[in-house]
Amino acid sequence: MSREIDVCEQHLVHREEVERVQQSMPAEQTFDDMAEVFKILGHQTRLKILHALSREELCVCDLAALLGMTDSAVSHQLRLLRNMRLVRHRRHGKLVYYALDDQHVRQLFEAALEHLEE
Amino acid sequence: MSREIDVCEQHLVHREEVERVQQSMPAEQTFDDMAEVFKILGHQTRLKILHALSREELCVCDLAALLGMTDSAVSHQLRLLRNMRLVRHRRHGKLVYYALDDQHVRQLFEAALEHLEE
DNA sequence: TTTTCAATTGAACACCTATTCAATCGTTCA
DNA sequence: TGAACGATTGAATAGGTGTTCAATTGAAAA
Repeated sequence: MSREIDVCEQHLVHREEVERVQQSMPAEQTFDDMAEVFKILGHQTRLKILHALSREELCVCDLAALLGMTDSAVSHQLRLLRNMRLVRHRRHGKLVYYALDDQHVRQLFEAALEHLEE
Repeated sequence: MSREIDVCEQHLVHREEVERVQQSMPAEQTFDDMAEVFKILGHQTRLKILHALSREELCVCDLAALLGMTDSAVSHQLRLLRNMRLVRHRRHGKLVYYALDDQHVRQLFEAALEHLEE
């Protein structure tokens, strides 16, 4: 909870600027949460899953076939995406269908692509 | 919703949907590049650096003092951010000043924050 | 019931990554 | 010059992560 960053102990050149920045810094928890989201997006497999699910609702074995991976590997990744509330799932018989659960994912995709096109 | 008519050829239930998705999939390289960007953003230290630099142009020791880290650790992270062209740097005497080099970073920040606020 | 199939889970292993530490580089100033 | 200082780099280590494999669960068919 403590947001106290000890500036005094260390050498620093621009005291005024650093203190100004320090006061504008969001809480530690905010950075943690943001980092978690980006960490989840920072992997090819999960990006492919998210892209696929942005097109079609698919079951686990479909995704596995699409990505050329085992069901297990895909399922492990889907769990991470579920925990982050990026995808939702529903069971229908033996199959479990996954779908995108967040419209912000598309924004994040687009912003990342725009950055790459420079 | 998707129909479950198609017979499993190998290990795939919805052939039609999967093929449709498959044709919409960007190149492998695109996913690699996007994952790299998100990977870079998926760490507290780098997010803090980017936030700080979105406020002020700062030198390495300022950032180190702000974050309570060694110059070396910060410098290592700045190199990653430089490679991704997320920050730029200029030398002025003994000091090296870093600044944000991409307006899309702010978009990515905001999209991530919006996702968290749900 | 038992069998079958899709999906999930846990453990293990290999790979990757962030920080530390020591050495070095580049610039300024005595 | 060379001493001082900010910054960078490389190697090493500790901690984290993704996939595999085997075992298990849940649902439907035999």
